[in-house]
Amino acid sequence: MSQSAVKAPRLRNRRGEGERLREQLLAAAIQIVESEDGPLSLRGVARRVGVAATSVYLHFPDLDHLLATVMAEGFDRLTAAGSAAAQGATDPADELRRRCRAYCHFGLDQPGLYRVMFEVGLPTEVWRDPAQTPGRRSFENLVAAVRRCIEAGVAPATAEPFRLASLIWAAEHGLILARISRPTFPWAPIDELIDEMVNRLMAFGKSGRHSSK
Amino acid sequence: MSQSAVKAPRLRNRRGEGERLREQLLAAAIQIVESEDGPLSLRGVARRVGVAATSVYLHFPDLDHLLATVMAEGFDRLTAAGSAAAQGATDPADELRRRCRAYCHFGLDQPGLYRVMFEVGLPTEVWRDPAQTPGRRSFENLVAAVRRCIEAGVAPATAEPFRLASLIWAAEHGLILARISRPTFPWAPIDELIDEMVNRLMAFGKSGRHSSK
DNA sequence: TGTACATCAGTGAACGCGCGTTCACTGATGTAC
DNA sequence: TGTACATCAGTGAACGCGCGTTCACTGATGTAC
Repeated sequence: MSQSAVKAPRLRNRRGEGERLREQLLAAAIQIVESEDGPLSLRGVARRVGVAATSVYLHFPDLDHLLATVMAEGFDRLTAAGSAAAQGATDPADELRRRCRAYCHFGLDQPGLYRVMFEVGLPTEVWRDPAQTPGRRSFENLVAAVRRCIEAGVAPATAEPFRLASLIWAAEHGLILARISRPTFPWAPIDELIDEMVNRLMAFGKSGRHSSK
Repeated sequence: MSQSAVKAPRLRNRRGEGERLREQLLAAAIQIVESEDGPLSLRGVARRVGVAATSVYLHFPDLDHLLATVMAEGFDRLTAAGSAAAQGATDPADELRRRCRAYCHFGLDQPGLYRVMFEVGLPTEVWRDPAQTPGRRSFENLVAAVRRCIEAGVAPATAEPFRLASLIWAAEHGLILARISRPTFPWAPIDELIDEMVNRLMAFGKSGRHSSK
């Protein structure tokens, strides 16, 4: 198990399968970002895959585009996680809480990726579809979930879904990032905290749903 | 006004006043961090002050200690901003909202500094007083403000101040960072959003205090 | 069936840059005698 | 009052490193004839 053992020197892809390197580069980039030692570098990605640094240029015009691809992949996963969590919901309030828990767990389980998705300033032109800003789809799902709560009468009808969703999103975002950057703070269990936050922001729980003890 | 004009070449401090360079280095570091182009570098700080790179070592053992000093300065300012905002408060709920608005404005007005305060991972040993983790004082002020609301009967007595303060802090943090990282999102005016968030989390506003239109 | 050739999937050396850090140093200035 | 000396407030050259990016290249493999 010595680190100096012969590293199988990676056989090059067969003709017509050059795109596989792209996937490997993307996967390596996500792993590096997730390991959180230092910023993502083109050479680091190539090193991890076992390929010459210049080979990255075969699939990405520069580092920014690689990063943009990492972010896009992250948002795809985030949206999928939200939809999966909503599956078993019993009512709109339950669905909303499930979505929020899924969102927070996504961020807390993959803090490196989450930080890249939100903290990296990227030139706008790099985004694949300018109309579809990153995470927009995920946010729209949240707005819809909030709206269903209001329409179902679970939450007061005075609130605007979009505005309320903004608050919830910001709160989730803060819960995640605060936990990441202050891991020694005496945080309450995350799921409790999320549920309480959603219940309070939505004015749920007046029905005695969550016990105060 | 040409950039190539003679730069007054900075006269060295007089004997006994060597500590002034320390202040200049700290101020320059904050400016650089605030300008948000690239990460803070020792050479960049020295360049801005107009001093040799090695001169930084006269006052800081390495870059991490300089960064830690920047963070400490940031938290001092943050705490001061909270206290100042609390001055003119008419009641506990008003004070809490004032504190929260001050917190958010601090972050939004100085995003570079705020990010350094929370997003930079720094070895723990660097912290000047290990018992006094960064921002702890500011957070305790928040807990106290929440407690006063509960004791004054403005908020339900069922809530734990510490836990509620955690939620409020996370929410503020999220509002700030979400705005910073998504400046093109159609955010509602920040003060409205903060007040609404605090009112909902604290279960204020049942008195019809904030209009829904 | 044989062979020339185009394409594919990369490689390897080299560049210039900014970085943190080291080391020995310099020149002004206050102080002891 | 004069002078030697210690201290203070820095300087400047040099190091090795990892980085993004360029350029010309290589060797295997499929395909056209």
